[in-house]
Amino acid sequence: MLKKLVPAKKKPAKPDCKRPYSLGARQQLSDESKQRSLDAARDLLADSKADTFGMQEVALRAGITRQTLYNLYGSKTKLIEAIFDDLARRGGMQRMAAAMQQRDPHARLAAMVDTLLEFWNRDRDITRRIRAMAASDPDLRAALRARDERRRMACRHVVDGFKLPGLSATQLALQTDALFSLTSFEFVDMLAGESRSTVEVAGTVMRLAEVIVVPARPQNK
Amino acid sequence: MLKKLVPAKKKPAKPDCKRPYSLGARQQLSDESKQRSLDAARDLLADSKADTFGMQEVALRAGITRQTLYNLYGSKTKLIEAIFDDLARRGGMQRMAAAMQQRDPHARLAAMVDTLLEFWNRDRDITRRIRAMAASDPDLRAALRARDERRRMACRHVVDGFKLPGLSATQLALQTDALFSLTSFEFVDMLAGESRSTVEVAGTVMRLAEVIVVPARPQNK
DNA sequence: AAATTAACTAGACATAATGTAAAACAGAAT
DNA sequence: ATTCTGTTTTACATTATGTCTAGTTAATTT
Repeated sequence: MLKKLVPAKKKPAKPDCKRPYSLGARQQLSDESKQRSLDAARDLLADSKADTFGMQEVALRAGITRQTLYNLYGSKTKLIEAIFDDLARRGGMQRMAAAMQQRDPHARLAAMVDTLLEFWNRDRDITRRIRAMAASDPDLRAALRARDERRRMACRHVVDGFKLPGLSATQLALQTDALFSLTSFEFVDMLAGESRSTVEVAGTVMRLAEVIVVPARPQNK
Repeated sequence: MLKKLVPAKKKPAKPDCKRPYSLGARQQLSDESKQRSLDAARDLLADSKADTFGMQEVALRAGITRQTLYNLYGSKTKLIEAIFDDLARRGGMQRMAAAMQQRDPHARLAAMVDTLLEFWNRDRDITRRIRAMAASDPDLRAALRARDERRRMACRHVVDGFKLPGLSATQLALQTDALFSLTSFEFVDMLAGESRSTVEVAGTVMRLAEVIVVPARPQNK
């Protein structure tokens, strides 16, 4: 990782600018290259026998140069961020908004868990590799953390749906964090193991989540 | 990461061996260097403002050369493995054997959870960084996986303690994996968050673990 | 059709990391 | 004193990311 010693100017500020120039069809070509490199990068991440994820290799597969790749996405980190957001878009994460609007707390919880588990299960290997890379990349880690924080807000909203008057703030926070941990990629991925069925995983997560979220009541043993 | 093109010989097999040489005081010095570099590496990992963990830096802090470090531990991966095992030794993981010999299943579960949580809680930052590094280091990943497998055996043993006749093999495996996931560093670390008390964490994990391990009985809603 | 503009290419370069190799050096045992 | 061994010094190889620059190409404007 190399850091810029000086912020410098972002753009050379148009050296001459004599004549206006609105790129029309060229923008399309550029966008195509951008999409193609995104696909190539995803393919490379999904390729189990490709143990390294390098810009050179991505560029090669996309049919462009490494430098063009740097022009399109500013850095490796930003490219990975783009992949992740693309995955979220394809993985149906927009269902999350609808899930949060469920009135019944159990239904809301179930919808959230369902949405998340489907997302985690789809492109599981890629997600795992991306999160692995975040371990040694502070910027990427921050980007993933920001997205995870949205999930934490959702968990908070679910917990609120079950709230009873007597609960303290620290207990609410504990419930939220527990639900957050139970629905994390790491936990779900570990629970799924090599080849466990998604219904078994979902059932287990739901069962644990309800234990967390339903307030402890005095029970007769 | 550089791969050996040829396995070569591990040791030059004593080129001449004319005269026996039992290094007495020098062995001590060497061992001291080894211990000192281990401590230095642990310190470096614990140093929150040191964002990179390089052999150069470790050697510098230990007062030896980078090459000597390579002589002592063969590679960066092996050095990290040594740190991890040292942590386990200091973290009281030997209590695990006693925990497994508890007769009462609930006591056995409680002893395992207690042992693990104390271990995870101690040197939490270092453990997190080591596991993060394992993400981009196949050898280290394999080493940690082997140690985690021992934990899985323990989980299996706990699950067996609760076993009822009617349970299928797949259900046993699911219980084991769920307990394994609940007691993983990743889950516990996430649940602990920034500054949650260990008793809250332990209580939550125990509650979830018992839900998993106690066979589902027909319940009157 | 000619001039202009911006993206793309190709190649070199800087930096930093792991890991290897060989020769010189210094301490310890016989 | 000689020999053995671990340490040091120095150098080299490899592989990443990221930058820079000059040249090329193709679309757009006049």
